[in-house]
Amino acid sequence: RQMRADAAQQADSARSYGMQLNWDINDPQMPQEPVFFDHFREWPNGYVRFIYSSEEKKAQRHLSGWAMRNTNNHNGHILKKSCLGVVVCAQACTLPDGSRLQLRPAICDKARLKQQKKACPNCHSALELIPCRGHSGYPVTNFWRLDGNAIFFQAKGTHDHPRPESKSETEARRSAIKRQMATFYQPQKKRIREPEAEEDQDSSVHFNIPPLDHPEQFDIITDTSFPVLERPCPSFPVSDAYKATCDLATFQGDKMLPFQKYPNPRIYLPRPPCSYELSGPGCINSSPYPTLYKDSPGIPNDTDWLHLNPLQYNVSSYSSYERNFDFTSKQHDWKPALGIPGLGERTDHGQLQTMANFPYYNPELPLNRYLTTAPPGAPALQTVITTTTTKVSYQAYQPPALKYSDNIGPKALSPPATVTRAASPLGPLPLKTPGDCQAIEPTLAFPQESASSRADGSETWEVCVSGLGPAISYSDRVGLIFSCDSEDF
DNA sequence: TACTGCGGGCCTG
DNA sequence: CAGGCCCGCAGTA
Repeated sequence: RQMRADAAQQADSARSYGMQLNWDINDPQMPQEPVFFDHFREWPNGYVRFIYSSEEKKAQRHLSGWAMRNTNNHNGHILKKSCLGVVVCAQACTLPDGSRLQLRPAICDKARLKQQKKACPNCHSALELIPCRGHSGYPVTNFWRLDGNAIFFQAKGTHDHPRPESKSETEARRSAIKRQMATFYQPQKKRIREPEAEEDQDSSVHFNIPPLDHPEQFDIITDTSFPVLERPCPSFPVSDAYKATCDLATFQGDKMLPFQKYPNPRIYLPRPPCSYELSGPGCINSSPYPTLYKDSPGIPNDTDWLHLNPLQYNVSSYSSYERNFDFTSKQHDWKPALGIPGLGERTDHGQLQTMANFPYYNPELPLNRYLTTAPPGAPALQTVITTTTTKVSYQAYQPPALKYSDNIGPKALSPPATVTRAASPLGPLPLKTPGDCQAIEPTLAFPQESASSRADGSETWEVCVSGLGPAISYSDRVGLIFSCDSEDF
């Protein structure tokens, strides 16, 4: 499957019209009258260039799955945006399905600070913002330039962090929640009386599956849809238990997992099924109203926290050992990096460089973050960004962590039923990251491909969880990563 | 309330 | 001077 995905990516990249032409966002003259346009890429990664039609709505809005914030480049003709990274649980707790919390950093500084003061909806520990340092230690930057009938897009840098929840997913989730809130009571009563009758309706409501009214949507679907296929639970039948949970959770605010949240209906149509992952066998939340919110008044209203509701299980018990495989989800984003090189990209920025840098970036992030032990509510962004310039040798720090591969064992063995469930069905595979299918794939592949992958420069990170002693270590295999992001390249 | 784009301004290399 | 970043403002949803 990976092979296929990889091939698909390459093919996709090859089809990138923008990469076939020689241009730079700063060129005085852009290619005139482009004849072809690229389909919109929600998760561009690497040093890529695309040319979208000026009619492309998403391009017009300069949208991106990554949390990009406007950056002033003092050039009114070129819009520059820099990546904010991703917000994760400081304890790197594992969600019931084995995935990690990967929230979308709020774009607004103020909102982001507020966001970071909140606790992990899953384990209540602090949240942490992993800054993006994919561009020579600085955040990946995206440039947009409208020229004639084309919108030129250029990305610089390879994200060295997991994908955050996409904007579309966030919006879909929020809107779904609102809807649920509005209809919760009524539906509940009916459901009790006629559960079956409500099924379809519920599904549509929860997943907010809209009709594909726009062809272009397929592009995205393709991108993110992979995850569905890769996921352990796609095929898992929606159980009544789930629905019930879902409803309840929804009522609370949101029940989607951070990763599985359901995507924008339009965009991720295929994914909805994944939302069930958590609620699957393992997620049978015995208690829809988890203790998560007990001491968090007001949280229910915050859609950002709703993700975990479905999870409603008590994570605390096994959170400790789970730390071992923390960041596994990160891998999902790596693939893009790999795919980048060789895509016909101009060598100006050096794709090879990207590859070479990988080891450096990945490891570094975690280290700085944890070593600095930034306080939960600390201005992570600023702090981190400031630190980004400081090159830390992660190699030097060797916490008592296990290699990722080693961790797999423990994980599969000890985890609570929920966790086990997630991992067991498909065997070693299981850890999927919601954002994208590729996410977990790597994990699986890891053990198997460790030999080869390592050889190709994969790195092993050793991260020390702040204040926890335990370290998180995982080796990120650049090579593995490709399962799902065809869109990126 | 948050997202988004704009642009002034500061700092650093 | 370029690049990165902060900040406030304004329009929008």
